[in-house]
Amino acid sequence: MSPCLSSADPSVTGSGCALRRVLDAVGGKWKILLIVALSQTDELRYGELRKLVYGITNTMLASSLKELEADGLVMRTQYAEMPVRVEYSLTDRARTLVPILMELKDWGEKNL
Amino acid sequence: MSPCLSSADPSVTGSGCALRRVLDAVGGKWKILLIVALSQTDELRYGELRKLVYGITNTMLASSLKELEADGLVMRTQYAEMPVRVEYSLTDRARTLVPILMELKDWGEKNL
DNA sequence: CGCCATGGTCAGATTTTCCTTACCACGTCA
DNA sequence: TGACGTGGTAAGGAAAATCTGACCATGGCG
Repeated sequence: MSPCLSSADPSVTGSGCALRRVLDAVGGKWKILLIVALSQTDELRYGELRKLVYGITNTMLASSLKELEADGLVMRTQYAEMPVRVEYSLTDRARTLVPILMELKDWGEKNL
Repeated sequence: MSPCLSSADPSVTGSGCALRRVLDAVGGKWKILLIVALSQTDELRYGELRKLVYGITNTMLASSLKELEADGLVMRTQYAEMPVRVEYSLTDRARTLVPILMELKDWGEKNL
């Protein structure tokens, strides 16, 4: 919908476009929380994530993880054990986002 | 809904709680874009904002501004002129958020 | 065989968000 | 008088996001 002009465009239409892409990728109720949860260790299992992120449902956990993986922010590794063990971890790209999310969290603690 | 434990709580339930508050305050499709638009000058009129933030509707502009004001992020000033002139500006509190949003934008440009 | 745990999927309902269209109040200018 | 510009509001509905509850495949264990 947005024309997405050059990133040199000073208007919010253009420079906001990168922001709109960010919001598309990590917006919504759960994705940022998932990224922060995953940032606290190397990897987490599906069930651990579900316990850690208070209130998330099965459906949202599965679909959010799938979208984060599609956007190259999360990696899924399945181990051939029984019962199946699946570990989720952040990609390097996502790890560069984490400090910014922490600033956001700090800002929220001080200002909201 | 979230119990919002102490901010020392290492789980996402607790430490994520500040993040959830941030998401409540500036989440959604338009608020971050509005803050960035407002960060580019001292103040902007209603009509200027509508032109600047590509695609926003009257309803969303008015309701987003109202909520941002209620959260202490935006200030509304009405001048006794004819026709009525209303200027919107960021509060100091919101201005401390802007650098973080810029980092988010830069991250999006490099990583999405 | 029947039950357990893990890591999900699916359909349908509900809730939240957002959009569309129309309209309003004010004073001013012609 | 009536049209105009500014800064909105209101009702209704569409669309998107999220939730609910049921269910499934796998193999191991008793």
